[in-house]
Amino acid sequence: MDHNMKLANQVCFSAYNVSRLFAQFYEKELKSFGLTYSQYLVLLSLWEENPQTLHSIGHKLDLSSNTLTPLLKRLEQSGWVTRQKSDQDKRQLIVSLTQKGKEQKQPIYDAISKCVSEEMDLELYKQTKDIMDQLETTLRKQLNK
Amino acid sequence: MDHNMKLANQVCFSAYNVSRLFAQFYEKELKSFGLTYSQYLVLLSLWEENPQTLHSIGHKLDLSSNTLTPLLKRLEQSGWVTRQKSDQDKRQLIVSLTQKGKEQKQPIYDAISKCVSEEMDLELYKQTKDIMDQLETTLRKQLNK
DNA sequence: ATATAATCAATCGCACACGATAGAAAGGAG
DNA sequence: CTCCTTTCTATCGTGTGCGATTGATTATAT
Repeated sequence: MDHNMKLANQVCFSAYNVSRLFAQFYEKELKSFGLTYSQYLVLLSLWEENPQTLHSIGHKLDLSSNTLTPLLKRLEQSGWVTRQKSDQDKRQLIVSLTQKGKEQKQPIYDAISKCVSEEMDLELYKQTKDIMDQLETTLRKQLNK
Repeated sequence: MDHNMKLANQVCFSAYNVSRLFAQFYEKELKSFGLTYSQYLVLLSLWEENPQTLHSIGHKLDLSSNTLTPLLKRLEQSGWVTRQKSDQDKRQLIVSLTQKGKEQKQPIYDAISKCVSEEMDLELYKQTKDIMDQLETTLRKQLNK
């Protein structure tokens, strides 16, 4: 096998594994709040800016309505957010945190923060972030050709 | 928010994005062969060692029967592998490449290799692999506690 | 030899991802 | 105003991931 391809396969497989392991790691903590990792990502976004349209959340997480619509319905169902069409533009869906969604921010931060601090190697994480950001840029550039 | 937690969230999100982007990148090429990225991973494993039990494949890919059973059935359905219970141990499922599965190895290599070489920054990939392997080890250690 | 435990694949249920399409609503050109 | 295009969310279908359980088969202990 071509050497470069082998390397690419390995990197891709590593990314696949690391991503799954991270999700499992986070979900171990999020379970007690009844949240999945993807749902947590949406809440993270809303804790930064509330309310937001589906489109805005999707832009930040690189997800579209085919993924977000059912996810947001589940978040609404379990009382984290409300969903309502905008009055100005009836195409848009406005997603807002409920009282619960706001109140639980700190408890969730505390839980995640606690389990993260046990596991994290600060220097490793910094390097990882740098390198993955580069890779992400490269991949996005390539995919949009 | 705690600074370390913010970093952990970012790294996790990067991993999530890179993994999805890689899958999309590979699937763009695999589409013409009617394969998904996960199915390609199984074939990669079988091209190294054929036949293998479901258990063995699962060990290498860190997947269990709940994911692999339906995936292998689809690979069988589309003519890549055969599935048969072992005679020595009737609990085990033996997965073997079909003629098609063997023949298509090189064409698939060529297709992937071609698109990989366009996109790949060799040095970036080497660094990424190193760092992700470390991260994978760290995460696995933490998850098994 | 038999009861018990361990090891497998298969199944079930749920929640993503995502390509593709549909359908409503808004914007723009004439 | 009217047609056409663009921009949205929703829906559909397929294929994972994965926690949990089931059921068959094998290994083990007594």
